[in-house]
Amino acid sequence: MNGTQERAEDQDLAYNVFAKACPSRGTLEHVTGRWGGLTLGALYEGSMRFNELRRRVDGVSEKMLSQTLHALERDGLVHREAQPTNPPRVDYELTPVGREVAERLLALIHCVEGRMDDVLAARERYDETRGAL
Amino acid sequence: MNGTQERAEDQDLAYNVFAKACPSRGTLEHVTGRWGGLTLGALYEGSMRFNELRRRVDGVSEKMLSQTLHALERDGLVHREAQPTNPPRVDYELTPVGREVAERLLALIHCVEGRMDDVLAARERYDETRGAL
DNA sequence: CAGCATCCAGCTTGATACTG
DNA sequence: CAGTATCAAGCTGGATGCTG
Repeated sequence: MNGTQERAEDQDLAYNVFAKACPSRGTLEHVTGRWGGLTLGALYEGSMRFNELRRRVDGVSEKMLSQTLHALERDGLVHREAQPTNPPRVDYELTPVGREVAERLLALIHCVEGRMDDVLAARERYDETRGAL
Repeated sequence: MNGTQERAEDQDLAYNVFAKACPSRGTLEHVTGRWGGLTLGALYEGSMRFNELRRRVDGVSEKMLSQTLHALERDGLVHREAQPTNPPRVDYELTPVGREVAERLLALIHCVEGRMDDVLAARERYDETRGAL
């Protein structure tokens, strides 16, 4: 009924995640990836140091956090502020664009968290009817 | 300044994605995963059949789409309506909860798409200064 | 059309060890 | 503290072939 209608908005946009080759797909994956989302979410609470982030994002390894941070910095979502002191101190914070993205991301996260009771209930029903077959 | 303040909201919520063991983390991954997000986004445009979805979500394989759909159905975000006709016809559509989640997700997607020029510019700057070193 | 089962390459990830 | 380097293991995902 409205497929072609709504699809029209794709034409208006310069970028379209639905297209395999669109660069927005890559960035979306950095943002929504396993650690990208949590990192942005954590940083939304304020500037943080490397090991602070590591503690906040439960389960992330040093390597993955480092990698995630590099990708987000490259995309201009996170700013890295290194002080050449000893011991070194490096602070990470969201850029204005990063903040915008993080806001939407947190809205999504909170939405999911807020619906988990429904989700868990749905899962039980699903597993039940499946187990019965 | 506001770390502990804002962190307080974690206590209020029954679920918290930042905790490694929280089930919301898994659901968030279904939603934001490589194909989950695009599938929900496509379904937001309206009910679709399996192969319709496959064409819409550029690049997804049969296996991955099937897998993704199962996860989303189990989480109660997508409803599967199978008609026992021949040839078989199966329609997928968002549930009310799925629709809510998809809305937030699309807000995020459109935000990223809308900021791609900034992202791409940031990348160039990043690669330049890095390549120079 | 709408899928499931299997095989397998390769990318992702986590441990571990090391550097400045 | 803030990372980088390396390696093995495991999971992801694509190709193929088959079913109802």
